[in-house]
Amino acid sequence: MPSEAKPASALPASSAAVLGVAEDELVAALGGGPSDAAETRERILHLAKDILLRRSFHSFSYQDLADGIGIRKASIHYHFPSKEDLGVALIERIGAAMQRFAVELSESQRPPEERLAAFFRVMRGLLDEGDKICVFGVLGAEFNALPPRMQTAYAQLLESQQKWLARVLERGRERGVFAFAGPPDAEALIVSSTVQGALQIARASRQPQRFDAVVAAIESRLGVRPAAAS
Amino acid sequence: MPSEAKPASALPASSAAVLGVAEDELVAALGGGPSDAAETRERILHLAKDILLRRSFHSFSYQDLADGIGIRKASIHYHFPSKEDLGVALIERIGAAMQRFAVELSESQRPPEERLAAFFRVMRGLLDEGDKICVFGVLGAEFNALPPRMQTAYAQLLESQQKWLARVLERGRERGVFAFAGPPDAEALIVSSTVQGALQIARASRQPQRFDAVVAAIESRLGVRPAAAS
DNA sequence: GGTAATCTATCTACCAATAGGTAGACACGT
DNA sequence: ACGTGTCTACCTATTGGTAGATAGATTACC
Repeated sequence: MPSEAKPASALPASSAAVLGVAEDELVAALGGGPSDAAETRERILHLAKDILLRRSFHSFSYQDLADGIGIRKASIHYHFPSKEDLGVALIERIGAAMQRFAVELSESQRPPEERLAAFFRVMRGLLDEGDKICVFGVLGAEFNALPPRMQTAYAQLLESQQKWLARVLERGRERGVFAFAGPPDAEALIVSSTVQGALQIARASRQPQRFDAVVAAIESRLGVRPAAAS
Repeated sequence: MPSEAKPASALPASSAAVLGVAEDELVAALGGGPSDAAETRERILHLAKDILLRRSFHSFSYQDLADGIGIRKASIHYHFPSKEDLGVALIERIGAAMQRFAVELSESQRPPEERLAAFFRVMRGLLDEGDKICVFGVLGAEFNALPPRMQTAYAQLLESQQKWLARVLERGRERGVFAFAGPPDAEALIVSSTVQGALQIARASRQPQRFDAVVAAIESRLGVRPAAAS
């Protein structure tokens, strides 16, 4: 029997990783003690997402996760038989976080311009939080090398994000706070493309402010009023 | 937009994998027989770039290259001792191709709007050519997992691309064919971010036309005149 | 209530395949 | 005789993954 005195390195309370949002709360809600047991699955997903957004899917192994959590590799296979399973769960989890994010904004009845701003803020947060970029950027780049079920999960998530964004833009235009010409989904595509690329460039050049500059440009193009907190 | 019958020295648009341009010619020029010897190095780089843009850096191995070329793994190590060496050479090679691309446009005295169009065409070509995306997108996503020398090589290449783009935009504005507000390098950043993200999204969603839509939007925002073939 | 069976989650100890990489022999043209 | 480029043959570490033991709960049954 090895030392069962597990130090149980507590979950890093920092990351609000979005498109990842709100999971700290989840973890926190599961009870105080960081090594509360039963939450291994959560810990795995949490760490895996962290590494994923930092380094990409093919750049981490089960061993990395095991080491990071203080558990044996086989235990991770117990929760996620194959890496593809883990990957799919990861995407789904991020999808759920996006969902929560959207619902939260919706329930608090934020106006479109605030929703968009929140979206940008969350994205920007990834950079600060530890050199991360958004899922779409990470997995989009290695898309062809992804296991099949991850590809479909990715594609689904992508579409739902596009839909959400398009909806926000559309409502904004209706209310007169955004101005753009074509159909909302075309605009959504442009906005998300730009954000995704900007994250990558900002990170690689180690100039996060480049992301801010791009966001500012998007906002000005959309004719977003300087966001006076109404 | 694609296939505009350009007279004279038409700009390479097809397999001129950019940002990768002109290497087919190179290979072809080396003589017919695939195993012409001495050009193994070229063959390796060619294939490696191909796989890189399709699947990412961590998704291919020396064995893959060996198999694809019909050579032994050790022979590849002869030309590129470590994978990092290969990666750096790959980035430099792509940089050289970018350079040639720029010089070509410059020597044939293409106007800015044509240079920009050529840039878009080359990017778009990647998608058709085999589900590729641009280097910046591929490596930008796994940036943190890249060996150190590749990171710096990447950053350098990125800056030089940004400079080129900014220059094109600036000249275009001076000539009155582009219209945008801020400094040219800010605009260049936006354009390249957008293109980079759009490539990824278009590929993952298997809707290459999405890329075209984004390009059209960029062009219209820049006030590019419908690009009447001069 | 007490015992047995079952379930859950972890562990140790493997596995075959593959990763990147090395050593040294051999062929070949100069 | 030498340099170049390729080969065979190997190495070590790591990959994703599996088998089976075990400990601690929970449930089933008498």
